[in-house]
Amino acid sequence: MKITGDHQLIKKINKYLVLDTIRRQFPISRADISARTGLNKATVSALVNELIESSFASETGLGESSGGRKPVMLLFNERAGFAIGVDLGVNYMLAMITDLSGAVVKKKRIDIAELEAGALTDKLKKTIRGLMPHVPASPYGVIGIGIGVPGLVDDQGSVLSAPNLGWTDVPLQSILAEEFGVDVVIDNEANAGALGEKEFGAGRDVSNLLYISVGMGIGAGIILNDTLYRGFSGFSGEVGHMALAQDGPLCGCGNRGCWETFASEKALLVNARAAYDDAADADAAAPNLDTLLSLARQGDPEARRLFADTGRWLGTGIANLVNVFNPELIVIGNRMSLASAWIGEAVYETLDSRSLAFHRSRASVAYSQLGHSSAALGAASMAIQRFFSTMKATWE
Amino acid sequence: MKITGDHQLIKKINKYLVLDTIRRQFPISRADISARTGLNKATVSALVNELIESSFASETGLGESSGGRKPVMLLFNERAGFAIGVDLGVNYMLAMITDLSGAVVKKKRIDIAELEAGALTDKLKKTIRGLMPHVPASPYGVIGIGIGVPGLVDDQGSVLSAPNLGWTDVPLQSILAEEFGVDVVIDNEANAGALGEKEFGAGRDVSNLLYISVGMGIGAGIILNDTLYRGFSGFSGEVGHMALAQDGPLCGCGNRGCWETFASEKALLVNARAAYDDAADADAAAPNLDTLLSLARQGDPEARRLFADTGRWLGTGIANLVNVFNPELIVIGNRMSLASAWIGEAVYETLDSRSLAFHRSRASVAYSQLGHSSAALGAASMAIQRFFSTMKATWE
DNA sequence: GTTACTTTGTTTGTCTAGTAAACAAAGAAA
DNA sequence: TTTCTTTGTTTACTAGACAAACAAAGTAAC
Repeated sequence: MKITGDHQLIKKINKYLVLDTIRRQFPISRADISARTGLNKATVSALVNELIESSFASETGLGESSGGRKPVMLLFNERAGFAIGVDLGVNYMLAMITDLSGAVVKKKRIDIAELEAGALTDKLKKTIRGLMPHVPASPYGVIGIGIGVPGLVDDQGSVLSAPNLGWTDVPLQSILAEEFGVDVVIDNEANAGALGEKEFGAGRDVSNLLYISVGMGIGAGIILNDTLYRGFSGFSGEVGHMALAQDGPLCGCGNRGCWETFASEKALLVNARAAYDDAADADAAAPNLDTLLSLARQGDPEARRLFADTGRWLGTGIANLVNVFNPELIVIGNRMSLASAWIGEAVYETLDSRSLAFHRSRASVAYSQLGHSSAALGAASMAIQRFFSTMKATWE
Repeated sequence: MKITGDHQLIKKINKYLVLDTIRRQFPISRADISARTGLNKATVSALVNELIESSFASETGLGESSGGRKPVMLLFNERAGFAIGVDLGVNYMLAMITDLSGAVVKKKRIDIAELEAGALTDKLKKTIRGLMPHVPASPYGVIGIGIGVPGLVDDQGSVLSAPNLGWTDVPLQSILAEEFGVDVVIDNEANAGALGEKEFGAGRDVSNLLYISVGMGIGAGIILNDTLYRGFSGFSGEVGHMALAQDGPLCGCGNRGCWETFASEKALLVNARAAYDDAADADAAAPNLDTLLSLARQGDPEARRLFADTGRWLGTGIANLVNVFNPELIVIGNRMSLASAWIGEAVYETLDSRSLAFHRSRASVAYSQLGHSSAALGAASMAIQRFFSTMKATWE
């Protein structure tokens, strides 16, 4: 059945509008909400009172008068409930408790060795269970759990395929929902990161942005018209397998010339190994991203060159995406954003020379503002979004 | 000011819902509309009567009884107004009058030699003026004009850049709006084509589709969640300048390896010239698409090979787009769709081997169902959409 | 200090547009 | 015939937004 308009719909729209206004603009008075939204003062008063009753908002003291009666200032009650967000990486797991505004209450980072689905989901459960006692008392308690996973996730929250974890068909959503009895949202790690940056990071006030997650692989979270674009079956954003050359290195996907064989952390490490082998370096262990970063920081020309190469390839792929999407902002996230100082110029120059003039002049590039936390924050924010939208649906 | 819910909003939503239901499902009875939309019978009756009064719907005879009183069947009045759609090609101009359902009333195709902006806009005006007398009498008359242009169009309807026409900064929207005094919509030709196929062609009932316009250049119209995605500044879909090789042929945009240097009509003709020169063929004139098509039809192996090559390159680029967008459908349109018989297999095989398994199994490829008319029909449909949405806005 | 003007938030009454239920008209089936 | 269905209209009711009036609480001018 299609959506029809009835009185409840009006009220839902307006109540949500008022809540959203408080959430983004607090402290704010009833009169101000009325002015900003265009709703009648009486309507705003009634709705605000309902929101206070359901503990989403609260009154604080009086504000400054602007020549008349002092306004009663309203606050958004960020601590009416708490979300749990988890970024499931390939060699780590970052789990956090946030309040409804995305402020982190408690954070836990764990290294991962065993990737097998059963063992890892057990560890995930244990980690989440370990956080539970730290959730502060609140009217709504834990309102949901969001998980970002490095792989393809269907709309049922099943992980269909996560090559870097070796997972196939893991029904993570139902596993966790059963365990914890709250709403659970599972999504791709790049989608989570995109949402995190959009809500709390570099992408605030931007409606069309691409979040490029450059880790061992490359994925993208695509936000168009303020909403995550998930594709027909939920698998959009596999930009790492965009072919940039017809006869490049062999990729795990079976093809040659995929972007991630040139510009990912994995590609960087492969090139680094070759470079430092050639140089007959004394380095005993194979270099990893951290050692390369510190080498670059010390001015090592080989490391600098490796990063510049990576930057150029990143720029090349980003130029393609800019031409296709004409986004307002590109955010480079995940581990490679740590190297922004060494790849930045190369990215910018390549993008500048390879994208169309009209597009180039309007798209800007930024690096993750949330560092390691984008995906976990984004996952939490998915849970929060879900909570508010079911909340809105139950209002009458 | 944000959108607030008031009573008018409800009514607009519901009235439009009823109109849309009639438009897509007619002939239909009031009772059936009520059942399908979930609206109360009384509500439907009232809204239907208003629609009849404003001549968008009309009653026809009685329908078949299903065991009770016979229903009064309602029709959508497609001929309440007419739209004009124009596809401005590089060497032709196709203009048509359609009714509100997109049925073509009158069609006119003109060859173009002079591309200079002033001369061509004059010719465009003249063509449209020539169609006017053929618009049937109707309550709303000409409800709008839509134009598809091979270039970048901003949201004011100015053609910022159309390399193949040699245009820069032509304020086409205001020129035509002033001339004809009706709503004028200007958009990219690929966007128009995408909309045409979605409304009337291969893409009906599909929510996420890419229309790849393969002519002298390559562009894409991107429809996501049933709406045209235009990008941050309206320049999305420049897929022709996606780099597929780092050292390919030089492209007009200044780069190397752009998709359109491999898979466009222009690329095909360049390759053909080389091939037939090599073969010391007796062909006096340089081959064009039509001659190549008839050669292929006659079984000429060289022509067949040229088309297969084009098909492979098309498949390569489409695979990239499939990985990025995870669309439900790809429609190949514009001139190259004429060659579907000779490129089809190569496209399919390449796409199959180069896109990710999960995506491949869910995306299908089709060729323009509307032939030459997709862009003109799409342009008309833009005007119709605009008409209904302003209509909706003025309802109270 | 008094008076006049502002601003805030509530109260009251009105209006719009939806729904439910009853009903008349018209037909099908027993 | 009688009974049951189905359609579309009429009637009464209701939710919820809005406008306007008002009380409360301030500021500013004289």
